[in-house]
Amino acid sequence: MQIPPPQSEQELLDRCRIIAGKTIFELAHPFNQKIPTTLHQAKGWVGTLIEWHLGADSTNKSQPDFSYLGIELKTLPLDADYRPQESTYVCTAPLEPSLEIWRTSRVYKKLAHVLWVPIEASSQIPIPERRIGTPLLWRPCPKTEAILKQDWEELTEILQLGQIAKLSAKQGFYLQIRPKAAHSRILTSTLNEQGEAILTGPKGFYLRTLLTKNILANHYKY
DNA sequence: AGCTGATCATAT
DNA sequence: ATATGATCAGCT
Repeated sequence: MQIPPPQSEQELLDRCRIIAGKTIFELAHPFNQKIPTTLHQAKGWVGTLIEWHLGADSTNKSQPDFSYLGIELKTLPLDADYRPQESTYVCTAPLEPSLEIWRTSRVYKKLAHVLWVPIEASSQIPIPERRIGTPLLWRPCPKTEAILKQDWEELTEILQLGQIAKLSAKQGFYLQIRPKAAHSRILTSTLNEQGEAILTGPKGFYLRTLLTKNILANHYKY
């Protein structure tokens, strides 16, 4: 079973309407997928399943999931109160010298246009019974972008100055930097503040749930 | 209970 | 090792 990429935003939204309200059980069936009992060893499984249903074409590529539309797909795990329960991985953080500015950055490119797909993720709900919410096509408003830009510039400056030792996940209002690797023994080379080669774990940009909670609150008013 | 640091699978 | 897809789990 293969689904071609959507040719318009409307076609993408039409497909979203089809999966909204369905369970993981219903979505796994047409792809003959065995549903994992836990996501412990299948952390990206649900996201991949949604990609298949919506026709994402850039799986395993450094491009938006829907390359023709320039739209990035992100699942949004919801807790029992239907609020985001996990942060959202964006992309790797550059430990090498970079000429990026905000608008040319990988973070901006990823976040410029996102399809958020809310999914029930409370551990109280067995995986097959978890339901898909109504997906939301989103662009950062000017106020939100300004905050992301400031976060990105502060964090990027620290990295570019080689001050990785003073970097922690506590920095950043919406955007933060955390480890991103299979495990903590994986090391990559970078330069410290004195320009000396040192080893450090790979890092990634993540969105705090504060942002995704705000996005949902602003779009699903009652 | 929320957050930070650590970790899991797969493809290239 | 790096990219994709993310969640786990110990500590505060």
